Amino acid sequence: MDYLDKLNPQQKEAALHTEGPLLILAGAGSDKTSTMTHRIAYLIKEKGVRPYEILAVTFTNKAAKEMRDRVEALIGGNINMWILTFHSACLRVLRKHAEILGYDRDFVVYDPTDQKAAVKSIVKEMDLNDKKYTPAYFLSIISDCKEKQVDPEEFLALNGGDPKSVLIYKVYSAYEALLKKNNAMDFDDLLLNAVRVFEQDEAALLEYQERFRYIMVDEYQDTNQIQYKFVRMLAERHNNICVVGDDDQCIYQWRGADIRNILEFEKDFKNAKVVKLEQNYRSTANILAAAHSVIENNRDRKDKKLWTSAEDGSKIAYYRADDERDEARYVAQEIDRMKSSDRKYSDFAVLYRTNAQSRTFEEALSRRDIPYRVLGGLRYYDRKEVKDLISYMRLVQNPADDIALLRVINEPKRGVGAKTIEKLQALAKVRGESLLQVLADEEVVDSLSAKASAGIREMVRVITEYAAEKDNLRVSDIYDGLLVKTGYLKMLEDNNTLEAEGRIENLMEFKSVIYDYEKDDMQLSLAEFMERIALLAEVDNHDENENAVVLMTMHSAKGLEFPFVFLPGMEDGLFPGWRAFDREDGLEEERRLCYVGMTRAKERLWLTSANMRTLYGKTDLTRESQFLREVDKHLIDGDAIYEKKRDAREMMSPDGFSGEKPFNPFDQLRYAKQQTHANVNAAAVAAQLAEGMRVNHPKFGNGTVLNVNGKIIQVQFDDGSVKKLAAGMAPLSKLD
DNA sequence: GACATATCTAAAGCC
DNA sequence: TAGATATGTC
Repeated sequence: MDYLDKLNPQQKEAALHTEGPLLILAGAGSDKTSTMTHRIAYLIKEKGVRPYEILAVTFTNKAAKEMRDRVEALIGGNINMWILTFHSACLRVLRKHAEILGYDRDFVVYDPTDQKAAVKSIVKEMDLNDKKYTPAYFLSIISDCKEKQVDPEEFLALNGGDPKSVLIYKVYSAYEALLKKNNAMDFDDLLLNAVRVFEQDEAALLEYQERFRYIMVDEYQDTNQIQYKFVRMLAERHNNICVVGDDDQCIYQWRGADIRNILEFEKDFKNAKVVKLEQNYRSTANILAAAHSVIENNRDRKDKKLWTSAEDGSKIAYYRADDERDEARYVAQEIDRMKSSDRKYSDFAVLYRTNAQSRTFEEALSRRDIPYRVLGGLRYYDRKEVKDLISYMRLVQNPADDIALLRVINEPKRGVGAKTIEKLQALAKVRGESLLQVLADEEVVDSLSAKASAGIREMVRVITEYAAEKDNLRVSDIYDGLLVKTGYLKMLEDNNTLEAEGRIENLMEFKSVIYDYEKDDMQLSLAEFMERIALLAEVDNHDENENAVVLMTMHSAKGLEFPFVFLPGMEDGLFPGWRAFDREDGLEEERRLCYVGMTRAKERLWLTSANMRTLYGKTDLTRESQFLREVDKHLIDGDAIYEKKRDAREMMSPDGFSGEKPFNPFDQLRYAKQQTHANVNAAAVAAQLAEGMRVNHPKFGNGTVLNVNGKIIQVQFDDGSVKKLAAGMAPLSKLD
């Protein structure tokens, strides 16, 4: 048992407590992964538990892989154990049991792009061209419902029969029908349907309940309702459930994470033991203290305080820049200054609040020839050409996939436009067939234009040919064949632009990805390959060995650590963002994000802000972030700069707005949000305007307010037009 | 049906 | 400001 000696007493206590519910409150940098992996090793080595009987779920592939690697290192050799993400665990269940839900065994997984395309086609068919209702709008509601296990009918019942909910109901149920028809599930479905299987098939549930004698859940603070239910159902029989998390690092509530899951674990699971891991092995004492001085402003926290035996270290650096370019310049300069022979560029990270901030840093870094890497933004697999080829492969695997077909039917150009597609869809609907089936009908193809019919015929031939042979061919062969025979490669080659060249390169890179997979698994089937890439994510792409400064959002940095960390944009309105005030405890979530950002740093931490910032084409004076003001002043180095810039700041009113209370309703909303730090109803802003008032709109010109009804302001403009404008959004200003 | 031009809108993103 | 999408023109 000497491998356990590396653990501190609390970690050891957690690792040795195997029976019954266990909550491990693992503060930032407390080396929870060691604790978990040792616990697994202990179960296997000392308690005689078979790896097969243990389930460990994580949120990211990366976390799952790391855990597996470390367990295998402790045990020695490969282990047959479910260390999986929530989604892949559910996928495994569904591959075996999806039939009872009426799904085909080889259903496909739709990613957000496919979801959008699906909703778009529904919206189009329903003839909804109200701009208010975008596919994204419906999808966020649908996703919300699925996380709470609310089906379309329940949604309707819950929301009454107002026209809006009826509309959402219609789209939601059409979306569900479409997925089912295409034999597809979206990410939310994976969880939802796994739970459904458990609910509807007692034998299936029992099979997994019996099997998984021990269950572990990582990042428990980020679980949502349906994930909670999944875990809870599985744990019911043996009740040996161990969850690890940190309520201070819950930063995904906006995406459905339910912080109550961790706060109320002890209520949910009777006789739960709680172990707190409070020793931090990552950061210097100063960094830890600074992070703590911020997070302690949150209410509703589990009581814990991190400590470290590390030295104080340097103070936190603070720089108030003139503008965002000066800010980026400073960061690049500091990286140059700190970079020495024993430091790699990959020791530095710039963690910002929004992806839009990355550009100025990219510019500043390349000016100094500092290598960098931007994470986030477009996923590799989201690039158009890669997605197109994936769509072809999906069609080969699942000919019923209309969404995939629609994506590539005119890529390369086959002379098939919107009108033709409409016709085909209508026909498919009448016949109850998939689009590909319709296109296989000679009569239908003949009725198309000469160009279209030739192109379509060839496309259908290629796809069906590969579909028939898919089990005899290697994935890379299928890929190569599709690339050439669909004419896709030729299209790019003929294009002869730099852009097309880049796309061809990406497609070659994708091929080497396929080769890599085949190297690991000689028997890799198309279905397996599609499955693996469907569940990949961008952070999984982060390569710690690449010698480059890392640029990413604070969100994606969770779970990572760097010797040197920069947190730019410490300004009210940017961080915390204005939207933080839309939600009840939005500000607290932002503060947790700040805490996550600060605790990524091992040795040194820089905070910066800009006195003036251009966002969305508008330049504004800024005010330092309230989080900055919350940091213990004596932990901050940089007073000189702080003092120097103070004059400029004091030219403004203390709330960040120069002059009087603003008249522009949008600024009033921001102003009010600042004043109260509470959720301010846009109606309150509208109330500032009254009937008869003269107003100006930058686009529509001057006009007179006709009436104010809740959040809607009706204005008659001087050109005679009458427009309804939403308070808080309309750039109206009052005229004297 | 393809391409050019106008218009709109704006966080975070795990799987 | 910039990108994505809607609309208009040939």
